[in-house]
Amino acid sequence: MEKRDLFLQKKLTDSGFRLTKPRRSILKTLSRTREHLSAEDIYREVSRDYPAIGLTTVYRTLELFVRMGMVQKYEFGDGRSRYEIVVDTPRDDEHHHHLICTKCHRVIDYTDFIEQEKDLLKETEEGLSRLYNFEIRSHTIAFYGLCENCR
Amino acid sequence: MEKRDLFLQKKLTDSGFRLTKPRRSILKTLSRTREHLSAEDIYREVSRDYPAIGLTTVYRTLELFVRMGMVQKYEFGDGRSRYEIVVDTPRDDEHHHHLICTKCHRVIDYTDFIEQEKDLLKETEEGLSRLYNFEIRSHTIAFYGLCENCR
DNA sequence: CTTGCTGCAAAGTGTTTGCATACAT
DNA sequence: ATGTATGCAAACACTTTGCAGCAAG
Repeated sequence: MEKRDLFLQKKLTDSGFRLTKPRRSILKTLSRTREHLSAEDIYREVSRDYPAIGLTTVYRTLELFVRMGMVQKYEFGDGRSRYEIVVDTPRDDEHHHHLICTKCHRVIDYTDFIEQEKDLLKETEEGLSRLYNFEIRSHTIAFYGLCENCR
Repeated sequence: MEKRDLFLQKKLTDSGFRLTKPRRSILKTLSRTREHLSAEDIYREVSRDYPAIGLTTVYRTLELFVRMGMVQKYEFGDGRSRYEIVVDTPRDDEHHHHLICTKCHRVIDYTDFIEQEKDLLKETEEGLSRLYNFEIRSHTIAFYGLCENCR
């Protein structure tokens, strides 16, 4: 976890970006959790060890991280964006998809069935790239429905 | 196409909702296109044959249609919601997924590879339902990347 | 030192709500 | 006639932008 932080910090500085307190803290917050944090969530969390933080900075930092490929931005349908750190090790065995409750907007990560999905997705990806002359960078699979509390 | 409209109109009245000019017109607009329309798009389109329409009504109508399962709402990541009519015939051979350009936000429907996906998805769906006690209603698969114009 | 980064305030954008009027049934 | 549906204006929630000061390198 700390190792990943250092790796990502280096990625930043290597690209000529400055390593500031807000950036470090936002990275740490994202790194520490498996949840799908909104900008507001992150703002609140970072505020604890760095009260001077501004929401604007959170947005700008997240935008930077997304551009750097360090963070993935999601829209789950409740009007605010969610952010998750990208686990981008050689063997990406933490790749996952989402299960979203349309009522309470809870989001569950699942990694089950990923193996079976992998081959199919790879094939599909290649096919689509060729067919539509598209450069595919990422994909999402999401199942929508009612979670156990809401059904 | 017209047949589908009548079917959906009946679905509305059967549920006790009134068949009004805005609703008919919005339905027609959604039905006529294969595109992913935003509320604004629909508003503009409907304005042509019904200039008195208000954006509010468009939103409220879409919300109703979504609740009725007649329309599917998507978030593709450009900040505005998109709406597509649900083709909900017994054999849902028009089911499709999306290819989204992260730069120009173009969205391409694809139906290729759907057959292969179908079995896997069905299995996954069943597995997830059981595992997480989730009642799955729908799913989306989206590939993100750069379209031929933007790459 | 220099220039990128930050925080504040203000503006922007898409969507929702309150309310009086209009209209489908 | 009755109550749902509409349209307007205003409110909202999230995100972005402009700008002067701050601090990382």
